[in-house]
Amino acid sequence: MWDNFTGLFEHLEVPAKTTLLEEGKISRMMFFIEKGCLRTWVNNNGNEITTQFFFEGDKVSSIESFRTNRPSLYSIQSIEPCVLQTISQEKFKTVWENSAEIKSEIEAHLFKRLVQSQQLFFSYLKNNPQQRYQQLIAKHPEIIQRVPQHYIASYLGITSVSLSRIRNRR
Amino acid sequence: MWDNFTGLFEHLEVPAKTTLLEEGKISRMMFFIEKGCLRTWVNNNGNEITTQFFFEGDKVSSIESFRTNRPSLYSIQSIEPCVLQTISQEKFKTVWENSAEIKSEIEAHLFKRLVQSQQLFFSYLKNNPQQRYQQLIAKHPEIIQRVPQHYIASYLGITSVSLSRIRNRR
DNA sequence: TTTATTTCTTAACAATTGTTATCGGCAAGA
DNA sequence: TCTTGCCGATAACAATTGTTAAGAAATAAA
Repeated sequence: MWDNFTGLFEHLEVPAKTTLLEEGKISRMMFFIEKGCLRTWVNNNGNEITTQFFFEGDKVSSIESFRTNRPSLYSIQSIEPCVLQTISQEKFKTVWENSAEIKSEIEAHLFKRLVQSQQLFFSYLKNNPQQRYQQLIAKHPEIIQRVPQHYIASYLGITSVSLSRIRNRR
Repeated sequence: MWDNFTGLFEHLEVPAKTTLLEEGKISRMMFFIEKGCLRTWVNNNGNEITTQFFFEGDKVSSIESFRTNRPSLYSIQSIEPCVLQTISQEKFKTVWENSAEIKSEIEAHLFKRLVQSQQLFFSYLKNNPQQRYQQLIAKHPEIIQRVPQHYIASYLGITSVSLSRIRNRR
């Protein structure tokens, strides 16, 4: 579906720990991950809290900021060295206006994220950190494998010390 | 904007603690609150966890279920006796198809809920229950005023005992 | 008004998590 | 190679929250 627009993309390679979008700035780029992994995180009094992980095949952007030109609520950063395809806001607009198919794909994507966001939220209300960690192992073992533990801890809403305790509990 | 469609609505009065939609069932109705308040909640091993509160002027439905005909992730229940306007899925479709204005209003509403859901989620990662309670007082004092405390406790992700302690701490 | 139901508070104890600090292992870079 | 920085484990103690239970207070129903 995106095949007609490959010319609009630019190739980008970045090392680990590269900031692709800074919290508070406006998102001008959307990223498609070919190789590597990214995370989004928010600043809490100088404390980094990771909110999401992305891997090969994922599209990543601060969608709210990208769409509305408002400051992003979070930063986007590479965890590993990455190979990305990028598209600018401007060129994306071309795609948006020339493909009803993609437009509705994006709408559906937005809707899906709303539901996911809600389910993630519910899992926070329903489960304690230990249960959330076990669910993460069950549903996304690739995260446990690839991502440094302290990122996972903040993603679970706990400290890395507490996560280490949970892992060695029994 | 909705004025042309008032004929499609039905008047409904319900006492307190009336279930308007049950978790797991498909949402066929959308509600507009004229008077009273509602809550949404999820079941967790027989434990009710409140996820949202709604007041006069709010539109309420399990939007995901209403749109996709999939089982609702949560129940909708009245907290106080309520006066509601209801519209069926079918009649809503008429509105949807005959008003581009409303269609885009709903899209915007969906987008807004995505962002809100995200912010609520971030506040869970960033703050402890005590901080969340204080923010709730600051941002939504009407909830504290009108809603029984144990609903608020589960909304904050804690037990009512713990909320009582937080309130009387100092 | 009296009774029943719901709501909130308090207490005691267990379990979990946060905080701070130290240490060892490992990998990237000089 | 050596150094530096990053990462995870552990310990000790403080603070918070969960659990269970009992009782007071407020509200609704009879």
